[in-house]
Amino acid sequence: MSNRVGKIRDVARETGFSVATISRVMNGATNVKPTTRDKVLLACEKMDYFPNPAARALSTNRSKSIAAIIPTIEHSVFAKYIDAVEQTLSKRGYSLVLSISNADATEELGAARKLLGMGADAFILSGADHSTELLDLFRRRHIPFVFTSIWNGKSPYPTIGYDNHALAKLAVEYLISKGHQNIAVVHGPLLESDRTRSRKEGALSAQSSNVSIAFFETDLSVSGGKTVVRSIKESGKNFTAILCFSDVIALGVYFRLQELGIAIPDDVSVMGFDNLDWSEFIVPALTTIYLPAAEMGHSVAEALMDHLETKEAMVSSEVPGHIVERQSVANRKSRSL
Amino acid sequence: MSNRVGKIRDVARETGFSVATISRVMNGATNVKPTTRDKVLLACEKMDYFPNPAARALSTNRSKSIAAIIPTIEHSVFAKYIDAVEQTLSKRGYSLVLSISNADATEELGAARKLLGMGADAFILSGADHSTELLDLFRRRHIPFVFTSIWNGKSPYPTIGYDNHALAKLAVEYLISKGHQNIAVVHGPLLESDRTRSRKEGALSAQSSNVSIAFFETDLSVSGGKTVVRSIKESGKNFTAILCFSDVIALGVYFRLQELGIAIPDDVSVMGFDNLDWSEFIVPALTTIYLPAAEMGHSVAEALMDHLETKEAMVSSEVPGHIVERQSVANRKSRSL
DNA sequence: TTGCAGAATGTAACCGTTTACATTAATGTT
DNA sequence: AACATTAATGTAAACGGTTACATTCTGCAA
Repeated sequence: MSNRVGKIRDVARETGFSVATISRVMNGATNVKPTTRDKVLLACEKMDYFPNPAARALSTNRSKSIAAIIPTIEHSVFAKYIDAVEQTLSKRGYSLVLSISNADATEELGAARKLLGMGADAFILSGADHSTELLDLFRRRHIPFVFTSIWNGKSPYPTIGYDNHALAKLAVEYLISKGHQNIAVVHGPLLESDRTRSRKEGALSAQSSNVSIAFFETDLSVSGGKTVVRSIKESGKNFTAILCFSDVIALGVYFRLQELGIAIPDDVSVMGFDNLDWSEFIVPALTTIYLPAAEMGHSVAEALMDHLETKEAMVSSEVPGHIVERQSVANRKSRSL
Repeated sequence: MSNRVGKIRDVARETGFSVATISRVMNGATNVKPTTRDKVLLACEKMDYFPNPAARALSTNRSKSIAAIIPTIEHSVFAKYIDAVEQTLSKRGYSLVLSISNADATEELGAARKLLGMGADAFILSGADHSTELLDLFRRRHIPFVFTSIWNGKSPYPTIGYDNHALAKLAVEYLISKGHQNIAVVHGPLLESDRTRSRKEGALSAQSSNVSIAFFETDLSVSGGKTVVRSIKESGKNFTAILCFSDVIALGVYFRLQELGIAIPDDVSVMGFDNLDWSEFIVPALTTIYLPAAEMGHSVAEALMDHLETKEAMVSSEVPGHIVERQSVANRKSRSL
């Protein structure tokens, strides 16, 4: 096979030490004489040697790689979160193996099988919708995993995420506190995402006798936001506020309202969800819900690495989000759409 | 070690065949009696067996994983491209190991070392700026790699990407053809990105005696686009068109012009670069350069897998981009800013 | 100087596959 | 029926590390 690159035995021969000593040096064992360590390191440098990862993995039963499966990478929230995961893993020498499920539990299962067959030490899953087969697989093989992007305080599985239900409720309550009693809520495809469903329920739970909430489903995209405005108008209800369960949708709504000459927030208030980078720069600046994507990625990575290294039970945790108040929501007096 | 999960020997014992036969079945060898194959497969299913990836990798000297190092994941173009890479790799059973270099050649080198120590079979690099040490490393260890996101027709290394120079030139020529003779070009940090530098040179190469081009550097973000407008105005030149080397910057420019009551394209034309999802929905729809991020990701992945499997030399290729003409560029008669 | 504890190093079994080569079974030919 | 082919399967040597356990050095106290 690859007989061109130096192996541990070559370094051993070169330095006159045994393979065990070389191995100790490579793994930072403490019981090695400093001069020995230096000689070995020097030889490694010179011979351009480093341990064969497969051999090492076979021996230790560890690959130092962690798999993340996300529904899509084309949404900033996931990108941010994956970015944080990678940077955190990297700092401790772990690698990120990434797979994209397109929000399909079957695809996810396939991806997990592939990643398992690739040697991932642990898994990071998004949301709560997963094939039971997948969970079985993890259980049977004792593969550590965490759920992210959700939090409901009562999952039997390790979970690190934000509470979609509570945050959506918070958003609606905020609008109500601003005097809005007729609210349109725009969300992405319910079928694809348990997080969206959870947000919808959260919004619903904030409803009281004197406020009415109507839901509109659309694509999770700027285009989706743009087109949904028509449905909202055609519904005939006089909404004073539009709550979008994604800043991206809100952006589309902005564009369409701009085309129609409807002013935000004077004519109608708009609220988003995510707090994407640009939401404070859009005109008017978007009031939205901050989702702690980066913190979540960081926590999840640390938690998993800690667990792998200490074998202590994984602890679940909620990563808090909050309202970011800006200029797109008017105080009660907004006229109707 | 992990003595809980079935090994190939267990399957051999269970079925009465030898480990070689089990291995053959697992690898889809053709010279296995169909009934044997079925029995083995059944046993694997029952025992929940699949080959240990590390052992397999050690034996075959292949991990079926490909590493990609990108400068950032928080830019849609990279996200799109990575998405395509992953989906393409997945289809053929390969995994994507992702690392983020933050556009820093040293970080990139570190990441590559880590990924090499993780067993990646091949590497995908972005752009042309890399530490020579990294390239040396690849050469010494005979690691296949490709450069992406660039194309200049004369790289000595395998490259699959688009020609930033030519596309920027195309953009400027387009503006000139629309009658613009005074063009502001806004770009992200030059130091961080050879692609940006290449675009700048491309723009410059389109300059002729009767057109003047001025360059403005800003952050590669909506915020950057928003703030750069001030510099453009303060320059005192009467630009009739603003060419942004990123749609994201163009979005910021839109927002700021909107605040200032400057109409696009009547008062000033704006052109982007990337053709992000929302650029056709923004008002007015953004004229921009289409970058074939997804095609590039697909090509790169296929090329690398083909190379790994056939050992034939990698072939470089240009993935073409083009202008997307929409409503943000006026035909010559635009007034000055 | 001897003895001994602790530090440093060495020996070799093991991790779970793949695969070249050897062997046996099945099929076809004359 | 004997033999030649080809198909199917088995045997055992890699692959390149890690690590439990054994052994050899040290330095220091007695």
